[in-house]
Amino acid sequence: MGIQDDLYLSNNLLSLYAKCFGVVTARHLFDEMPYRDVVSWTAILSAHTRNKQHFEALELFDMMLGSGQCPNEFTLSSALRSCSALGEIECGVKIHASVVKLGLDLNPVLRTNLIDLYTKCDCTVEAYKLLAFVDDGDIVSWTTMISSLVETRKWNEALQIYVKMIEAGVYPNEFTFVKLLGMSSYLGLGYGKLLHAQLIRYGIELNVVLKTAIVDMYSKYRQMENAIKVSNLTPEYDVFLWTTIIAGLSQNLLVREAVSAFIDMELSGIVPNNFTYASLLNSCSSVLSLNLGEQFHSRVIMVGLEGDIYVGNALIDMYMKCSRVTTNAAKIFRGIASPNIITWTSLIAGFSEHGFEEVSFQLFAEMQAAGVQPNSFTLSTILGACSKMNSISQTTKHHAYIIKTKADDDMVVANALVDAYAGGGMADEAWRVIGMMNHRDPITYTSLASRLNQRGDHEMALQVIIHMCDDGVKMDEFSLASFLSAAAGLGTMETGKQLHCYCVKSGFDECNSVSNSLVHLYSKCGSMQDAYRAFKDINEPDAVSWNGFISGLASNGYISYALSAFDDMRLAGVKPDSVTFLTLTFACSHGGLFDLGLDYFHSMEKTYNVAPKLDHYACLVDLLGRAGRLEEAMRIIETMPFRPNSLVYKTLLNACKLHGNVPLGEDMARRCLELDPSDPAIYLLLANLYDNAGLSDFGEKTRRLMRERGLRRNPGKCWMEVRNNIHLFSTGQTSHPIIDEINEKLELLITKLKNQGYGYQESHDKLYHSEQLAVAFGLLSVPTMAPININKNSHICLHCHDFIMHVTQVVGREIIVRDGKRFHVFNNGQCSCRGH
DNA sequence: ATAGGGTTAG
Repeated sequence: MGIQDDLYLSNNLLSLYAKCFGVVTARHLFDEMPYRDVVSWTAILSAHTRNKQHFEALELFDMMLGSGQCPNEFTLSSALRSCSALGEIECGVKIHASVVKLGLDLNPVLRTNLIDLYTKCDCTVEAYKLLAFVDDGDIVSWTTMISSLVETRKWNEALQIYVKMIEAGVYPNEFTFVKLLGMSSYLGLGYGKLLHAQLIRYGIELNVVLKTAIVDMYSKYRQMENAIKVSNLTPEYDVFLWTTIIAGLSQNLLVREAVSAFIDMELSGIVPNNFTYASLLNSCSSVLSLNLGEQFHSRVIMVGLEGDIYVGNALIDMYMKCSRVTTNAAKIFRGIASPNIITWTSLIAGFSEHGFEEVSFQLFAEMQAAGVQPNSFTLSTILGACSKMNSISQTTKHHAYIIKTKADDDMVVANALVDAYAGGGMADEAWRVIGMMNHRDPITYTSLASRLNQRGDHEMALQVIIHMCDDGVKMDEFSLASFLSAAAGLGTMETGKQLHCYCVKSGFDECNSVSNSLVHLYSKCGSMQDAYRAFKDINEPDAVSWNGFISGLASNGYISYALSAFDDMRLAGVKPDSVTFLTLTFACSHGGLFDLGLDYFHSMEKTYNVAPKLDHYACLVDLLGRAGRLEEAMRIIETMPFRPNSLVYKTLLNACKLHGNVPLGEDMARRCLELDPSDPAIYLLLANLYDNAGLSDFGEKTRRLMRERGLRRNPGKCWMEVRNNIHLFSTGQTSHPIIDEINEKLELLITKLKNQGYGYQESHDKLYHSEQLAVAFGLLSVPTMAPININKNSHICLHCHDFIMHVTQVVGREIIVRDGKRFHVFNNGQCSCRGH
């Protein structure tokens, strides 16, 4: 046999090895070949490119040139594809030069490769030159360029090229539309429908790939009926199309339909694959159905996909979200041979969600030790854990890492950082991060405002509005909910009404998050008429809406209305949740309906399958305590399935004070102080207990002890709003005789209101409804202590960019101001306040 | 040897 025959045989063997035994085996053969020609080099090089080993492919290309072998068009094509994948523009340009030198520049395949290379490397102009050089209207080149632009997320440029293509008289085909449709999810439903209409007009036939792209587009816009309609247009179905349909149904929370599509798929003889099972598991976690998730898990085991990375990741997510324990997910994790970044992130997020933040931090370190680098998902998850723990030291530690790796360029990461700092009480640091960010979005400001709300700093939360407006960031339904909640926290009716106007004009009043906040706002301001009106305007009240309304009624003293609202809620078919029962128990406890409250408590698990948490037990203890059933309350504390916290003991201590049980009260105070020795409220409750029992010596002694330990009573504060000014009263200050007098009345009123079950927030000192106070005092001429203004730059009115001053009421789409004038808000958000 | 569809983590 001659050398030529030998080479021919070896080259064929090389291709066979690459195809059947993988690139490594083929490489061994290649390395041992005594003679190599251009076909041998090309075979091994293209095998590396196909296997995405682009770096090795380019190394081989260099070796080939070094050996003096001249490449052909096949070699150059593979090398160019590897350059494009690596973003190796310099190497690519050299290859382009060889293409021209070898006279191959008219080869359509190489031209397509070059267009792809230049487009992906941000050299759109070069790519376009190559494209425009051809005047015979090569649709493949045009489509390649559009495809590369879409893959590099340059949506607008892709659209522009599409328009130029049409102008050049080139007709798009099914390939072009598949890529364009992939982009429609970023351009909006309008564009998606436009593309659908265009492809019909161009007379393009629906193949299964194109059908899948259209189905996916409609699914992303929650148009599952259209998606199904399109998929039924032709009988051709494959595993891609079925998976797209199932994923669409899952993402739209149509779990029943997703499962039934899965059954149809199997009946039609198409075998589900790892992607299909990942989608199905995802729908189990989105509706928190452990039962369904376990069924799919067993199917996954049966078909041998348990170790698959996509399925495994989806299983971890499902078990973390649906199961009460972390063990199932941890077991799946151990079964995954090489966990990727998504695997680790799901695991870390799960542990954090289950309250094991420390474990999250450990796993974060383990992940890096295993050689997996965190991405923006991981970092925002880990910052979420910092934020949950309110741990400044952990936040700072991870912030340092983020700065080092320049990960704070990602807005999601920076937003998580803002959230973690604000959650840990470091508002200054949060503002500093905000100042360093290139761009900010509504989430940046919303998380800051809601964290400030959580910490009780509602004034600063409202100030966020001004910064947000100055920054040109529009308020959305979530930020509005936070700002309304700040206004509610302050009980400032006027600011709340301004925000209500903005909600109506921006159309966000249709969102449940906003309307729920409005109900909360008006309840907190003591105006149940307004709260009721806001509640009635909600199209489909969810459990949160009902909870807010019921809680508003209860905390304003309308106990029986609250309980009948609960009946309405059940009749409306809305399932009560854990907050509902907290509210009901609270209502009964404060309304003196002790037996009824016990009934609700017992029914929650039995009838409604809602497990009581520690807060529910605290409420139960309060209820029994107020009823004077102190022993029973004590037994609950001892037998409940949670370790009692200081609040539970304090609740019973308060009951002991009401019923004059000194020994039990002393016991409770002792247990409280073990858990929370720096809480002045414990001393004061105990002192009052002594006073009420006629043991004022002990009362004095307790107060003295408190002072000796460096503790002061938290000053009671309340606000009232008079003519757009906020007046602040504090029980701790004695700067002015009028204030002293008011404070005296305030103390009396506080006691009276509290005993009647009126709104009282332990955590935010003392906050009362301004309207009730105004009525009680008959005061409108109080010196202004601390006015809190959202100033006129807050751009509340969309039309005239100014406040509508002195709003008295918002009814539907009508805004009523103090002099009785009404402004109508039109659907486009403009209102009839021209010239205002 | 040139252009196309589905999935999992915040």
